[in-house]
Amino acid sequence: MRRDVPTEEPLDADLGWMLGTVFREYLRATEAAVSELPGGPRGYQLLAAAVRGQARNQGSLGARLGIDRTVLTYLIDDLEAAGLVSRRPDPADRRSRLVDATDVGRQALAGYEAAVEQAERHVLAPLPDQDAATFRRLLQALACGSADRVGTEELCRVLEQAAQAGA
Amino acid sequence: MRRDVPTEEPLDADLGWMLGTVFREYLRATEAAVSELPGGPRGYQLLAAAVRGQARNQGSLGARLGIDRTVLTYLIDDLEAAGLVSRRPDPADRRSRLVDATDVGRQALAGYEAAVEQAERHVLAPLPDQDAATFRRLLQALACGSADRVGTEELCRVLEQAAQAGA
DNA sequence: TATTGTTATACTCTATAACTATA
DNA sequence: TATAGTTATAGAGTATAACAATA
Repeated sequence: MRRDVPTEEPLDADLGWMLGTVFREYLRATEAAVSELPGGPRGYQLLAAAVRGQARNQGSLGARLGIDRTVLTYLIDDLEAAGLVSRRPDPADRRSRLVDATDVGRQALAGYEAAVEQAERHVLAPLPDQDAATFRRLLQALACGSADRVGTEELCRVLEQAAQAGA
Repeated sequence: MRRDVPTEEPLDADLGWMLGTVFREYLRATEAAVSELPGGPRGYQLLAAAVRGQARNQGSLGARLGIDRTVLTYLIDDLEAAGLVSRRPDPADRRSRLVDATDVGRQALAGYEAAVEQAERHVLAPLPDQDAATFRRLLQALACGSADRVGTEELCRVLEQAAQAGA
């Protein structure tokens, strides 16, 4: 019960503070890069999900990005108005709407990707390359583990296979 | 210029999505634990900073926690009304106010710490213990590197020394 | 009856601007 | 003149509730 020498938990291993700080830095770094995109970093992630086919209907998109469905409607409205994505009824369940990236959307994403990657490198800059790669790998496992609990299981299974194929 | 086989960057290594997903999971896991605290997870982090003496004046607190000073005023008001922290003018610069934790605040934090630690373990659960420790170490380096850019350098220097002493 | 998405409304959270007091 | 903090107000962002269409 000694409390004077915290060896296990150093002064500032507060996970919440660390995650919040790094996440804010990421937002700060990307905001400038994607400021022209409707919805900023969030719009970028939505567009990326659409281009990469990680988006099916709006419900799964909201679950993946942590966006309420009522908010998502407006965000997609804006991206659709900009000609970046399009909505169409799911033939299998016409209540649901599939969100597809347009050709314009694909080109736009390609244009932003380099800037976003540079922002990511900026965030990871404090780590040597090998540590940065390790961090990405562990973070990915955590994100997929978390997503599991919210109901995005399939996505991460797909990506596990892709990672194996890539490595 | 081949674009068809993305080996380096697997399908879902999007740093922003991973960080956001894990951070949201952290908030979800802690919100219940600290819901009685004014300001929720944010109030917890402020109280923790005060108890651990990582808080000097309100400006540095805001920088550390990523909170605007106008928002911080209300948050501290609430914590002070609950008797958890107190404000006093800095003798060295009476424009500035030092934020101290009260005895009640210390006891309250101690009471919440176990629940928050459990929430942290929940977030890190997808990783084996050794990987979780590695993740914390790398994340800490990133957070301190990020904080450097916003002007919280001293904090992280202190904690580097503490980590060396602890290890 | 339950679910997907939309709309309108209300609420919360955040930032802008103006002010006080110190330096 | 510049800075730390406070206050008031406006703005952005978010969620709640009611609705339409489909299952």
